[in-house]
Amino acid sequence: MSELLNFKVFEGYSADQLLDLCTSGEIIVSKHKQLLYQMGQKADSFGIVLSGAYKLSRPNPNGEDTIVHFSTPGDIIAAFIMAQPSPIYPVSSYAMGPSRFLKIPREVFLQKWKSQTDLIFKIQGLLSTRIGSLQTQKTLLKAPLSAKIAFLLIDILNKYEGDESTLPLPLTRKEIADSLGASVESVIRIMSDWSKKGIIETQDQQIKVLKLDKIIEEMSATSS
Amino acid sequence: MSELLNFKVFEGYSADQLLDLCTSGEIIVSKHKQLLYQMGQKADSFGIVLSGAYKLSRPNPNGEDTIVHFSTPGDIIAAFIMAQPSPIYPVSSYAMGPSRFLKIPREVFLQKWKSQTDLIFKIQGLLSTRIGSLQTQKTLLKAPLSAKIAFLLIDILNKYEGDESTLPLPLTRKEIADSLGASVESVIRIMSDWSKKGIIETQDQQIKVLKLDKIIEEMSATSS
DNA sequence: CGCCTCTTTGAGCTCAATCAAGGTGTGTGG
DNA sequence: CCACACACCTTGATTGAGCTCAAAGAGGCG
Repeated sequence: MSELLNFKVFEGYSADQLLDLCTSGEIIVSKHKQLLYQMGQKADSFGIVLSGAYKLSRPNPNGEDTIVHFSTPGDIIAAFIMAQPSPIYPVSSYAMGPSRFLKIPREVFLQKWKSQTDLIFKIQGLLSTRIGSLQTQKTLLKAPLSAKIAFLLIDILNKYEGDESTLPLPLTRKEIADSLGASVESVIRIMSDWSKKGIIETQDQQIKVLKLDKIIEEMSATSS
Repeated sequence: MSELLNFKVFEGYSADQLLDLCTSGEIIVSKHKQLLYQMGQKADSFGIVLSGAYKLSRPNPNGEDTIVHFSTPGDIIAAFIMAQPSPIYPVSSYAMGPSRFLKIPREVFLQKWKSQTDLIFKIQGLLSTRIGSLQTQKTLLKAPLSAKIAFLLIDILNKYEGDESTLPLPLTRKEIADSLGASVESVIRIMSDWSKKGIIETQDQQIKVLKLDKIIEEMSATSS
């Protein structure tokens, strides 16, 4: 459980303090595609992604799911709605590959977390990052699809602490499409092209970026 | 100054307490299009929109500005970055029509606001609304442009306390386009159509929604 | 071994972008 | 006070990026 100490949110906390914060905490082990939280349900717990990843999604007008966020280890899910009078999960969360999640009851938040000013601001920092990312995506609305894919890959890579070039989560083309509001086919066409050019490599839904500079170029380039 | 008491964020606060929170506060009167905060600059103050409106924008890869948020009275600008070590404004803010803004130094936030747990969570509530709105916009990515415009108008109307049907801010077609990542011409085509059908009415950049139900229909309708 | 998910490729079509041109109102400097 | 620039709105014609539809191969799993 001391793996928590590594996460930025808990910087400056001792093991004892953490233990107290995680009172009644329970480790949830999820299988690929398993539902963690259902949108619309009463939110009586929140928690932290320990390993693997979860995707947060909401249905669009066609009934398909749009992915609004990828939560990787260290990310806190649903904490910022805990302070509301009777919170409801605003999105659904599904595991991407085998994942683990430390689930903490809402009462613990209200009793122990709420008063930790520093912690609250750390969480607010995460939120702020998320808004930033959503805003950047908005500025890319008029950019070609290739730029959007490029940004998404880099955004996920950046979140990952180490500077590995392999994305830390299994990501299907469909998920990329659902996250960008594009069609699977279009995503495939662009990424196949990149594969041929040796810019990326895919094995078993593990995407590896070989030439980061080329991808960045892709974001601004007008040409093919 | 007691106009602050009406805003939801300050629910439950007495006039005296507010006066203390707003120590060293200064009322900024902005003219149309005037810059309030410049993206990238050191953030040494934050504040509350008193009247009028401000648009928050960021440049897109083409150098044009994309509007990421419309701030109406009661909205708090830049508060959630105040707790960061050396904050930088993440977006630029421009007045939309004559507006007033209560500007408060960062030190006051650190000294007086930060410790007011309730207040912090009220602000987090605003943030959370903003994320929700950005996420909804993301789910509309694949929807036709008319649905996006319809949602934008309704979103702005909803924020407005009273159930007036006139948008509380001067909104040009260009601004709508910049907010949705669309072209001005396309926005005009759709809105002209609505005007002809008597669904909306525009006078001097004041948009009035006459048939709310028709607009909502527009969001789901497949037909014209 | 049939079913399901994921990936791939091709063909055709459509929505909205772009380009072009013109109209109106407002502020501004000569 | 006029003319000129500028911001905003409008309409039409053309074009293209990306969507839809269709068909098929490749694992993986019960």
